[in-house]
Amino acid sequence: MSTTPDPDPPRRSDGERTHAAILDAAMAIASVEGLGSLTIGRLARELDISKSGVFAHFRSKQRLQQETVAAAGEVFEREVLAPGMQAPAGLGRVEGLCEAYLSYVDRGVFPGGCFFAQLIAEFDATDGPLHEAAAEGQSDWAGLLQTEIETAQSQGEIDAEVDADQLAFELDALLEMANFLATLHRDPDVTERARTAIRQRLATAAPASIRH
Amino acid sequence: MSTTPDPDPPRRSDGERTHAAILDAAMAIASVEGLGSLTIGRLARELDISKSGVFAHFRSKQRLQQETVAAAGEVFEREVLAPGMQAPAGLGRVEGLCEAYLSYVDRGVFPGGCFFAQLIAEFDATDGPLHEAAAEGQSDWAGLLQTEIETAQSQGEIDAEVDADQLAFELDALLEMANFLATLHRDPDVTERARTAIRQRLATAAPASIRH
DNA sequence: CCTACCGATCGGTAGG
DNA sequence: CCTACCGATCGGTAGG
Repeated sequence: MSTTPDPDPPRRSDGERTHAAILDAAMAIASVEGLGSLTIGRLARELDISKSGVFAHFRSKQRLQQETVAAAGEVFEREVLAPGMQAPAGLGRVEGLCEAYLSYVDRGVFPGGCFFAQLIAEFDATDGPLHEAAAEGQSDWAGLLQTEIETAQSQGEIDAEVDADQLAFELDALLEMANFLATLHRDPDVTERARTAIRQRLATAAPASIRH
Repeated sequence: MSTTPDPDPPRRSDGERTHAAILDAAMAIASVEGLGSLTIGRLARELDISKSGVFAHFRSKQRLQQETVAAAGEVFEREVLAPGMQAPAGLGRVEGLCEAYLSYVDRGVFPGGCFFAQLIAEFDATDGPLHEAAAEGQSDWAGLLQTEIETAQSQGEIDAEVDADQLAFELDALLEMANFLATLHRDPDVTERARTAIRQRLATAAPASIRH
């Protein structure tokens, strides 16, 4: 009979729980209003602790922003990448990743829509670490789609003539537009429009031998 | 012999020129960093006038924001809608409007990319007049594309079976993604990727009788 | 985690 | 258009 505590979930000190609560609130604010609207004073008010109490956890606003982006990355991995990657490599995974993204939009995982779409729009035209984070996140996601498209081509599920990079761009455009318009118009049907477009676009990319 | 001054361009008082100069700077700041980063003090510094000198032109920050959006709307009309509408109604105008938008992105009319794409991303998840302005701008633009698609259908240039609303969504997704990625990656080739996708998408939508 | 503070900047006002 | 202000809030520090 060991007294080792159940390892899952791990015990968290008060400080760790507060730290996580701050980041949760920070992600919500940033997804709705942007990281620029994230202030230490506002987090303090929402969580009912002092400003310097919040500050002590990060010691600079820059680190607060960086940790918020990193925390959002973990959410994206858990809520989009993990379920999407369950599908078998190739065409199924292309479809699985698209559906996982649209489901994440539909479920309202972030109250302001996709955190990273917000990050890209906010920092696309700036310089600095947040621009780099946005560019990297976008490249990683588009690269993942492209890789799975190429696997699908090698498996004969997508025509070998298709430009994988181009197709990834087109799918990503549909996904991101669905995210923005679903949020803007508060219209859950928009993701269905993206599903229709993606289905049709992938049908067009089917190998010539089975297209008719 | 009249002494009426040349009506074009209209004479502007010093006050009117300052007002216009403030709005030009405001549009540039907002396209790069968002309307939330627009402050009266910053405009005063950039234009080397006093804070209250800037303030006197608008009398509230809200009005400054509203006038900035209105001024950007005039730029969009002049730089996108006017050239795009030169094309004949129907398919030509669908293509013309898409090309006018991509050219506007390529020319860097706003230093931070499309002002309204920025506006949508910044205020999609909020409430208030700026959210309404973003939603209205988006609906107007998508509606214009849809109307021209329907005209093209009535003229036999696009298949009657095509869902015009759906096609407008897809074209808009490609245009907006090109805007964001061209800005994010500072890569002018992205708009060419959108042109390729639009060409291919419109070819798919051609009437069944001439598709093969 | 707290109180108490700093200089800078915010939107806005008074009065010219 | 200006100077001179206002209260509120910003990020950050000192010292506990």
